[in-house]
Amino acid sequence: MFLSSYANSHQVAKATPFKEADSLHGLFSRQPAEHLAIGQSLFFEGDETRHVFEVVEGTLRIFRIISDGRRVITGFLYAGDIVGVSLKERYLYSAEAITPTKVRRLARRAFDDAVADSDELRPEVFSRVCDEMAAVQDQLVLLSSKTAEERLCTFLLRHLRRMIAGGNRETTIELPMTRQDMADYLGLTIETVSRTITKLIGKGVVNVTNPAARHFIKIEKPGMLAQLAGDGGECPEALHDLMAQGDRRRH
Amino acid sequence: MFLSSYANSHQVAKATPFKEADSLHGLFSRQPAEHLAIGQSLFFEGDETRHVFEVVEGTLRIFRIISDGRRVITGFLYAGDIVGVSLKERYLYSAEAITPTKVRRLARRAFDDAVADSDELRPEVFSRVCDEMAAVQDQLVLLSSKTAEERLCTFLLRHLRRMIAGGNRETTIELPMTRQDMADYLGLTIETVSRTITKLIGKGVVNVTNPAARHFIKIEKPGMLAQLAGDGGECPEALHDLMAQGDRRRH
DNA sequence: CGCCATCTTGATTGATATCAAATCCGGTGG
DNA sequence: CCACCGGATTTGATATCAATCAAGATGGCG
Repeated sequence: MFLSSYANSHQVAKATPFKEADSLHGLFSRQPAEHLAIGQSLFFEGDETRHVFEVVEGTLRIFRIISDGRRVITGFLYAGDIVGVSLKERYLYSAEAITPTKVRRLARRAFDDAVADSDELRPEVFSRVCDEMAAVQDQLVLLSSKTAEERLCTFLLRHLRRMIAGGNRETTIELPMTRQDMADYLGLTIETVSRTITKLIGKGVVNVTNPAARHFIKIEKPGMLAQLAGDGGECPEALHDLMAQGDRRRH
Repeated sequence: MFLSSYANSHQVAKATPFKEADSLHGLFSRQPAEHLAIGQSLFFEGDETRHVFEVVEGTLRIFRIISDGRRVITGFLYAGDIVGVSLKERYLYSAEAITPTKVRRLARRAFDDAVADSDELRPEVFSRVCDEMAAVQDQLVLLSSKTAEERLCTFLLRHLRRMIAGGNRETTIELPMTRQDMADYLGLTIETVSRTITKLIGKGVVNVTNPAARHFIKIEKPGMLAQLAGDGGECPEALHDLMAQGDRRRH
């Protein structure tokens, strides 16, 4: 599966002078960069997992095509992410570039050996696997119980946080994916995504300043966005109420 | 997170004469068994992850309570499963016994050290983490794109497969969880779960033989169940159509 | 025997999908 | 430079599946 870099990626990204085996980023740094054009595939669902990849630049979508032809996007990959670790013999999804993308690859075997040998790498891999697992959990909660508006707000909020974690003080986020991608990721239709964004603009929560760039969204009211996302920041807040039973509401 | 044992668990379970560190099961085997009554909690979301657990007997639900009070069940734990591995400092969910349950625990630290030291344990942990990731992926697809009937059928089918994988030739599966649990796991309401099961009985796909035991469901037509589950067996079948674009349907 | 939790069934509503048609925008070629 | 084309997006009208609201039915258990 893919591994989100979170805060890590940025620190690591700056620190190229690492000894190769000291970090996952270092491990990939000597590999040649490969370029993917928009729409180009990195690998397909069902392919043998011969390589592990580091995304150097750009964004990819990872998805499965289900029997009726629909597409389910299970995640996006951003610069600093690593993909292909928590998989056995076959990829469980396809990966496709959304923007011009640069990646580095490592043979599966070489990667596994390096990680097995290094006391520095193992915790880093572990940490990323945990982050990835946590992200999938959150997505599971989103899909199983959130409304269209909550899903959109959660999605925007995650982007805003990624931005802030990356040290960027901007409140304009870039959404490199299309509305269709967002729909397939959030378990909605493209029409519902569009309508919901329109509604959020109407509420003054977000704004699309430059009409030429629907892929740039200004977050006008981050606090309200968090409210509408419908959970105390993707985390439990009023927890540990010692199992407040018998109060289970709708759904 | 929790780790499904799949086929592994059964082989391992028989082989108690292993040297302790040879298998995960062996690693736990010297720990005293602890008993949980129905409804009793093993740990709570937000607690520090001080222990890793092996489920020896029984079934647990793992879940999160979201801000509006609803409960999202993110998985179930069965005999042979291990829980608490792919987590950092805090549990991301609570775990609660659905049936009388027996578990063994290991201090987090002891577990990590044992795994770090053993060339036999590491692949086993890796394998289980991969299985878990695959399971969450499948759940994600289920929640993002399946109808109520497809969800129920998928759920029943998984139980049937677990049974078959366990060497049991029966086609009557036990569902130790309540209808509410199933609803919270499948992203439905209890009414929809109930209605959908009634409909499946009407179609002759399944049957509840003993009225006294709604928790035992006989699968009358496994083939049809798989059809209704709405995917070529939780796996892609007509894959690799070289990206049959521009045919994306509803949702 | 009768309470109580669990489950089932029925009637209605509502959010979102579906179907359909504009609108917008970048790119292309005249 | 401007008209046209096609993909992406938005907007509108309607349909539908599952949620909600509301009773019953069932079975375990004291």
